[in-house]
Amino acid sequence: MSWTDDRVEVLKKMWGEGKSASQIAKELGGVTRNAVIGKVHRLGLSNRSGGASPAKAATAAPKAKPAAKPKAPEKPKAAAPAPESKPAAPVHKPIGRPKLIVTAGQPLPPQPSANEISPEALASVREVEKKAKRLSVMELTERTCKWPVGDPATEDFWFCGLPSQAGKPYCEAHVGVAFQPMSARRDRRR
DNA sequence: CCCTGATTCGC
DNA sequence: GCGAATCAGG
Repeated sequence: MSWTDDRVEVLKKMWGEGKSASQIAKELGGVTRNAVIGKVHRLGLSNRSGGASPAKAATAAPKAKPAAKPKAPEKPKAAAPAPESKPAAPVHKPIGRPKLIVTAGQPLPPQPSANEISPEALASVREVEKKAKRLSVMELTERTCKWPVGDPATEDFWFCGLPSQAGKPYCEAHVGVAFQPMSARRDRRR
């Protein structure tokens, strides 16, 4: 496959719409997301701006020193908020309501401070339990939060089931309370 | 270990 | 110019 005029057009369009490189690649077919990204860069529209920014990134970067880490300029500020939305939530229907869940009403974003289980974390967990998908054991997959809720000895037991990022057994909120210690974790060599 | 884009470099 | 391999991050 080659970058014909109309294929480039599709690329430009979709990239402008904020589609991911893999999505574009899938749409076009015959190319990988790497190809798409490569093309995007060669076209000089790596910066997802319709043309506002000159994006004249002085890529005069010498390829002699691998030590150089100029880092991408990153998006400064997009006036157009990404309409991107993943309403993949099929809306669950509570078949059996387990008990009453009292809500404090104060979400309070996690605030790293104490190394103990912070009240914020606890609040966060309870908050999450409200939104939990309440999966049974068999409904759990590799990418669902396996945080148990309730008493296994009763019917009042289910797993969180919210999407876990990857590798981790829990969703973000539960990871937060599951792993308190450890903070140094930098660099990862292959 | 799913995904994202960014960069390099042989072709 | 192309894009796989790699890198760096979420």
